[in-house]
Amino acid sequence: MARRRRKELSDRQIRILEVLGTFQSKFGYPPSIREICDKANISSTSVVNYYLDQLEEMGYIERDEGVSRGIRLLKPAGSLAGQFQGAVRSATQTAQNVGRAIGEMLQVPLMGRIVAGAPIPVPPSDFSYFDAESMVDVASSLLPSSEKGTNLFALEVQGDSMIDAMVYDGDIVIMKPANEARNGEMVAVWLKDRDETTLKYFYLEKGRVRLQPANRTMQPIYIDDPSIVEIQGKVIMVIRQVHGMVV
Amino acid sequence: MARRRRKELSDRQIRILEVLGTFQSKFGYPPSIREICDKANISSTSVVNYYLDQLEEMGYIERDEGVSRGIRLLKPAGSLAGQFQGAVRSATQTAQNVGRAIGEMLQVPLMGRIVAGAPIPVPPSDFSYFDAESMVDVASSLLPSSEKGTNLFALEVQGDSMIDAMVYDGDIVIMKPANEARNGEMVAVWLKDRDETTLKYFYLEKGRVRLQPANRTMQPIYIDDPSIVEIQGKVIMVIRQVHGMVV
DNA sequence: TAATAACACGAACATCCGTTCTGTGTCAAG
DNA sequence: CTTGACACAGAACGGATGTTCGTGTTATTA
Repeated sequence: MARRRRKELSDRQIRILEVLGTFQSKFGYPPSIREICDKANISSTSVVNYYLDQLEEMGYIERDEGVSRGIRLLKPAGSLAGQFQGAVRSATQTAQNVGRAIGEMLQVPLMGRIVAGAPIPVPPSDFSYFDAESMVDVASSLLPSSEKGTNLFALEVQGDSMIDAMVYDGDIVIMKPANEARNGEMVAVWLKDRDETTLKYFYLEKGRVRLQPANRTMQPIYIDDPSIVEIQGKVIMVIRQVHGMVV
Repeated sequence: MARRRRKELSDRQIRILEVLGTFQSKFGYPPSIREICDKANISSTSVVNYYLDQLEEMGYIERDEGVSRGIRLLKPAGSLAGQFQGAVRSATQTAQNVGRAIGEMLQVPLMGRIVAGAPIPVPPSDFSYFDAESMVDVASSLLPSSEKGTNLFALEVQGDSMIDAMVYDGDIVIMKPANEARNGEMVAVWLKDRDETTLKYFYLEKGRVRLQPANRTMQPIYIDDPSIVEIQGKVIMVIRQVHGMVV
């Protein structure tokens, strides 16, 4: 279990942690020791090195020996930004309590939109993610571990046509390329006879396909000919950024 | 003859961009030029430098002259976005993310569950993070910049009672503590007369409160006495992890 | 075919940067 | 007072790193 730690952080330790976070978010790379000197008003590199060793010992940061700017901030960033002692104290406790490295993040390419009237844009196998319009950052801790390796992609939902899948206009769906599905998985399917894309839970039952809306109050679709149902991908996650709604 | 074809990235340019992304997410800081040499199978530092200059010219990256590892990976869509496909513009806007500080993540405490029959557990002001059941990692690039500093918290939705807010059993809602709301914001409210928690879009109209379901097919609730409506927080984001559904 | 631009390589160089060593001052315990 | 742990400063060393230069190669163009 987590051991209780008596010691609190000194002013300079806190200052250095702040500098690490600020610098990283400002420049995109960690500061050098001499740059920490400047920002933290410390006149000697050895002193900064001295405290960096302490902070690593305490688990706040991780250092790569001999590597310039080889510092990783392990605690959640931004949380101890400029408040007073109390705020810093609780942030301190947080970091100690958490005590683990910040999780990895997956960058998922946003391939386009998903609409009812067209098949979804699926990345080709030789896809280089730099062709994507944009990237969506997803914490890999929120993904099933089995899906992390695969080439996920993201789509923005347009219109209310996916409403019976509990997916709304503006939502972002994280998808995994797939041509077939197991029963109970949510898939994006292209219904050839209707020229229509939809999100449904998939079931194959005695040669017949049942497409079940996530909204249980709605009725399923039954399709006798499975070849009409073209699976385009499995839905892994739905993200909705809620902003003001003008009605 | 059309000598000017569409700008495409060479193999080595793509490879270098991939290395930049991979290395950054793996080590937390950008690679040195020599490290790019290794990862991209290029034998000379000058070649890497040559391509880095090109990539900066094209707007894919940003370099800080003379500083080690002074490379920022920018988003690829930015520079060429104006030319084609206005169709995907809205998608780009919705999920627009960063450039700098790739890999920043917010750890949001999961405070408990939100159910219809009880007020939501809001973290007290002196909240120490010890009471949290666990943490939810959220990519800060997905959050509105105005909300990043505040003390967000997360709740897991239990039951289908929030279904008219397009929020489903098992969803995770990211919330911001609030006692009041502006028109059009989605809030968690405690209705005193009904002993009920619900998620709705909030409107105050001539002394009367209108609570609008996100699902536009459903009717709003009108409440003449605003004191009955107790706002408990604003909804910032909804995350749904889709897994197999057993029906 | 010749000329030119784009691509590639390796070496050399001046900084940048992490690390280490020495020294100074403070403060509390013995 | 002595001792030792601690905080801090400055300097110096060596490796890491960005930059530049000269040259060779390949592809494109006139």
